[in-house]
Amino acid sequence: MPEAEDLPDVQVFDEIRYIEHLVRTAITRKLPVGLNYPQFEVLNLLSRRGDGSTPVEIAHALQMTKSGLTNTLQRLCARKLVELEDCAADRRKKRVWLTPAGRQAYLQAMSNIRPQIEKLRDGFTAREFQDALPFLRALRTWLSEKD
Amino acid sequence: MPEAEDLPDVQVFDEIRYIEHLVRTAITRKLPVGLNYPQFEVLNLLSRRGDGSTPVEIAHALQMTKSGLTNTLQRLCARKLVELEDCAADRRKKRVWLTPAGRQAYLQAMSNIRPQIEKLRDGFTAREFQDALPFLRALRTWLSEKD
DNA sequence: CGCTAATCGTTCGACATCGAACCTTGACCG
DNA sequence: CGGTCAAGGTTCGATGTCGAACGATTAGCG
Repeated sequence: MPEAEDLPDVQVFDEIRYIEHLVRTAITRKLPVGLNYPQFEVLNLLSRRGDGSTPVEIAHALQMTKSGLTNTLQRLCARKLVELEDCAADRRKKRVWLTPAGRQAYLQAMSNIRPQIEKLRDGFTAREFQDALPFLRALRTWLSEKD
Repeated sequence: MPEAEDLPDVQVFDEIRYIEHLVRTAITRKLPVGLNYPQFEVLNLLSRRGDGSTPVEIAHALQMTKSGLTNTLQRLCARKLVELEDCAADRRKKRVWLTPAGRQAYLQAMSNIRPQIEKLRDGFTAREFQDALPFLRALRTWLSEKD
């Protein structure tokens, strides 16, 4: 009888858990002092998707809870890397903006991380990643529907 | 110019992060009261790989730090789900054993989770998981070597 | 209009997680 | 031997993470 470890689906999820952990710790190690992984994730999102998002939007995009994001935003705010603005149109909402220092910190972090990404692209082709995408997307979609 | 989000490698890592999170929360929700996700992970490992392992072995297998595992083992111990035994051969080490209650709790958790796994196996074939494995394994190996 | 429900963000308490420092014990080697 | 170093576990402090409850605001609808 096959051990559970031998089942392909279990192995896939084990690999995914492992990869997620490796990436998180690799990025964490490269971050400039005073910037944490979740803080970097927020800066990353704001830089790329454009700032002015609301906390719930950010939390959803990063799979964080509202309360978790409140915590991270408070720390980013304390370091003057982001600013929160009360939304005039809907006074329940706030909008999050990067400060110049926030953009600077993000660029600094990215320039620390970029060499690793370059090395990764030497080890694997864009095609390999593309070929892996459809299954991963299908799996993610299925799992989030069965939520 | 392509947004960073469009790069296939970035998308793959995003999907992986997302899937890991979905699986963790899905399992967490099915766990019997009083059993946490990390506790379940430890019971799962002990049940499948056999007990008698040492804490460092377990921590390494689950990508936990020694101190994190100490915490989890203390809680499992307090609930009498595992027992720690001082290793006679090497008195620095301890060995972790499942108690009957621990095996019982694990079986209970698994029977809560099994229906989800069955549904997953209706949605995807074993072949699809097998086909995804080589790339994921290569990626995990590459990342852990560049550690 | 006015009631009810939903949304947004915060607070709080419990627990997870990490890294660094520490103690004990064993291994290595001169 | 004996000294030094490595390995196994624990503790501690800081932070992350979650869920539940809350106050404020808005939307929906009779």
